[in-house]
Amino acid sequence: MKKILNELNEEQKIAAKTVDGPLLILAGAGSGKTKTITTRLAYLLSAGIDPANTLTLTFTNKAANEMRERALSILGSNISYPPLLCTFHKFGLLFLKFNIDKINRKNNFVIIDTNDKKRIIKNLGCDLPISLVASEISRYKNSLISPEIAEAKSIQPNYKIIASVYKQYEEYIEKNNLVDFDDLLSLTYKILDENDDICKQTSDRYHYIMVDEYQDTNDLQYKLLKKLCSNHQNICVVGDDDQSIYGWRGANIKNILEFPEEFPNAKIIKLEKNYRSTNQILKTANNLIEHNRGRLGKKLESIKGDGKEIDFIECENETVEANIIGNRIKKLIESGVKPQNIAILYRINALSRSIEEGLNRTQVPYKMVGGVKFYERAEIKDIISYLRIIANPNDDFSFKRIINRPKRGIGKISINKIVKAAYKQKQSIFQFLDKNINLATKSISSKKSIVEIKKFIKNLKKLKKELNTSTYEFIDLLEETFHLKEYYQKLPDSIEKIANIDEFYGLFRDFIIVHPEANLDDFLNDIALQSDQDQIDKESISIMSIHASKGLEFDYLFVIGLEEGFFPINGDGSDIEEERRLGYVAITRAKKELTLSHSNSRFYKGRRTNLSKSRFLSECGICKGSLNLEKTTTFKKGDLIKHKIFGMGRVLEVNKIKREFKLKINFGGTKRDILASFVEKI
DNA sequence: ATGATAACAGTTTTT
DNA sequence: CTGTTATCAT
Repeated sequence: MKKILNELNEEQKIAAKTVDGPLLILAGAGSGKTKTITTRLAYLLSAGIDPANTLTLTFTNKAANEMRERALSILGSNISYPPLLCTFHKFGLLFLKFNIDKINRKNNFVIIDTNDKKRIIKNLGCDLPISLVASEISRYKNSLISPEIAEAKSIQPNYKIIASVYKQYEEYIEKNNLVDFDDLLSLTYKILDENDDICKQTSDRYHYIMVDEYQDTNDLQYKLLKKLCSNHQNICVVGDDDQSIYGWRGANIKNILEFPEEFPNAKIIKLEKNYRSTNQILKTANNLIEHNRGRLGKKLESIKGDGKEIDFIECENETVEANIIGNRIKKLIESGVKPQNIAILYRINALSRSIEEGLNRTQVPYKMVGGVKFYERAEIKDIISYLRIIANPNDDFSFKRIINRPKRGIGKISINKIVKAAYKQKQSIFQFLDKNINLATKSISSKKSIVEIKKFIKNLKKLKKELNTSTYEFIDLLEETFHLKEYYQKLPDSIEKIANIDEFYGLFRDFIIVHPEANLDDFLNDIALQSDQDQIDKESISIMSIHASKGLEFDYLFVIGLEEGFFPINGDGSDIEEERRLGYVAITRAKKELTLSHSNSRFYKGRRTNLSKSRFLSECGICKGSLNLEKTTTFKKGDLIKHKIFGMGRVLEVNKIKREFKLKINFGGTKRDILASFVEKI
């Protein structure tokens, strides 16, 4: 048992050995967090705790898989039962599969993703921006606010509308037995809250709970955890308040800041020894984060020595910036540095373009991490919809997606007619088209389309039958029957789409091989919560957003776009302390060398904008006195002004150039750029 | 029903 | 400038 803890330092050891009661492990960046909690899990099990009594929750499948692997490798093969180690959402899914009947719903529900959700909201007919409505509904659900309460609470007319859309949305997804990502948690909470017996039983079952990335939990996840540990208080949370970067998505940094108050007698252990970066890098990170007020306080110290000084590049524009960085990286690679140890980070994805162009010019191979998710691609979702329909023909939601894919001559109007007619008969679309095809033909305009639909229904039934007989060849049969690849062949970007489809077919076959006795439902459930785990390519450097870089590390790191307005972003809905934490996350990804870059101007949203240096540069001690925040101007867009030569005009734009402000002014139709000091307000 | 053009909006996105 | 969506001919 002692052996298990051998590789840990003193603090880590104490953390791993503290088994009972609430425990907060404040794990700074690069402090061996994963090692500590996987060892702790291994220690628990080796101390005789039944693996069935443990629950370890993470945010990503990637983290869950990595931790499982590491914990099991410490233990070797001598465990009786695999410990439950999964994402919050997967836990919700498992719980609902057993318990959703308590709220009178069937457990063959289908999980929808954010795009599905938006499509439903759109079809409900609502003039407000869809993403606003979707995120507000999400907010309500995560605050356990029902549509009725939302309606009652709303004062503004727009919020009345949102509340009513929320109500219709809930009715729709219940009717279609759908479950969105938020429901996986909110319905789980609801059942635990309304059924004391189930709550007690569940809490008893999971007697030792661990939570990774605790700083990213939201209010609902906090409440859920409270329920889960209500019978024992054996909750160990691991996180770093300085790395809380998902506040805009509902994560509540208070959960970690106030853990000691919320869980009385909590033990707190700080892991401040950093095994990743040089002291120069950590000093920079510490300098920056010390400007934040809302934090528990922590100072990282390197075991690696001082290292190289931070490099700062100031560029005229983004093209120069990209060329300089491209050339530097090229030299690094030529000197023997492996491309997978180099990365470029940016605050907003829009900055990737100029960098990509620069890397192409300087012939540096790169891979963009993040971007469009594999399972969110239209072609993949179409095939998943086919599989869902075959698994459950009454899944109207999926049916609507593929009824005209490939094109069968069924447009929006026909679909609406069919849906209404089916609804009248109290049947699913599939049942309606199958059993009442004569009635259905009234909804479809052309003869050709009717023939197509008949064929479609026949084929779906054929495949459903086939499902019971053979599984492995099933995917080939799907392709032979519906010719999906043929359809995508004709569409733009066909090569990429076909490659994706082939990859998906491969994943299906792999799943069948790994789980020979699993059925189609198991596969669909498995992939519903899966996002692709971007592999870091050995042959290429990585470029990605700072958010996408969390948890990763690189020997040579470049952070670009250190400009006010770009990083930090300032304006509506931006939080300067969270921006600073993003800076902290970015800097602490670097192991050996860190380069920060600034561009004096950028081409963005179709126009060139002049930019001043990010305040973060001066805050972390890179670039002293770079900030002129005191220096402001009273001119604003729309002001009437007078110029000695050009006369009266109206301000169109205010731009900051070094220490002056340049105004774009409309003088009776002629636009001119003029320094602010040459005009007077009137 | 479908494909072409106009109008519009553009921070980050673990499930 | 780009990618997405609404609208309008065909």
